Amino acid sequence: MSFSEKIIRWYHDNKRDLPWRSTQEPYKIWLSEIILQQTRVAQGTPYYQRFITAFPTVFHLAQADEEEVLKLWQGLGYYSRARNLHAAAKTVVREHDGTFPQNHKGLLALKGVGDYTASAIASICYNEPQAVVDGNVYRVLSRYFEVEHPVNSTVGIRYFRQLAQEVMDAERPRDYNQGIMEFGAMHCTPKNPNCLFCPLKEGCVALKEGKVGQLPVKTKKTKVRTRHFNYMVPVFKDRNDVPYTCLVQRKGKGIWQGLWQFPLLETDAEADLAQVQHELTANTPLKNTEETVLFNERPVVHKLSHQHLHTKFWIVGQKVWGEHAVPVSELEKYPVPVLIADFIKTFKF
DNA sequence: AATACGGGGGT
DNA sequence: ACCCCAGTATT
Repeated sequence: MSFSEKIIRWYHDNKRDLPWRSTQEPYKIWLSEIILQQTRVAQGTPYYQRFITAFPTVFHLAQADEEEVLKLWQGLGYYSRARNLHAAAKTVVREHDGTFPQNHKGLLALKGVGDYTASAIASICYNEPQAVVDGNVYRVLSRYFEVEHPVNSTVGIRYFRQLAQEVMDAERPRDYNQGIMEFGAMHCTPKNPNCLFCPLKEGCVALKEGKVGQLPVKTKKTKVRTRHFNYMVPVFKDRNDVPYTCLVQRKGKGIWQGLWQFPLLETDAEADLAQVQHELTANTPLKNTEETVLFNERPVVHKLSHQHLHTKFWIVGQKVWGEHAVPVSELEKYPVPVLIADFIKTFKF
């Protein structure tokens, strides 16, 4: 039995019953694939369900406000995916009359759709023979064929793409592609792979050579940057004792584009009250400050994959209101980073 | 050819 | 603390 036959057979016997497995509608497959980029099935599944409920078709998604899309995406991370998702939906509606491109090349032209996602959609929806190469495929192929090229090098990427295309069952790309990914996710796992009961143990070179634990090879040390954030949380109560605060939208480059947050002072090192008060009078519209008190003595360390954000929240009492007022009761309408959402959950306005 | 881009879960 | 996750876009 060939490599691909074993994969397809294992998939038939072991595949999970996932929400997007019961359809071949391009819209739903595309949505699931964007959500699952760099995201585990367990984390992405509830988001997929909520998106399908809120936007049953690409027309619903295209007609939504970007804010609404970002709000539904809140907590998933890599927010450019949400903005590109929305842009691609508009493209499909405006330029393709609501019908998704029906081949790899056409799909690749959509924002947020790269080689992997185009291959996944083309094979799952149209059975087009384009091999997917994701983290699971790198792992399975590198072990079975003992490939030592780093999977994140230019040579490695090209090599694995070609190898994947060669070992794919060109007659059954739909089942083969999903099968090898599912096999990598469930059986040929990064840690403690189940080699003892592996259907591919006979031909696996890494197993034979005792190198399963050293493959795939990756060459990257993500150097983490430490940053110091000071959020100034305005608190104002009107005549009826209704609480207000203030949010501003993140724009330009960097993390959390399009999300909302409190006015921010970033410093080179941990800041003190004097620095924050200077910032308040110099560079913010917040005036008539009543008092400013530190909410958390120890900075909250919010960890992104590439940044550690040491964060202090300063509660800034306001007597009179300026602009950008947001009733506390409407905070939940705004898409915010998890760091901000966690603060809002714990702070009593 | 590198780097930026989130957040959660496993070890 | 480190690694990985159904990767893509931008430098």
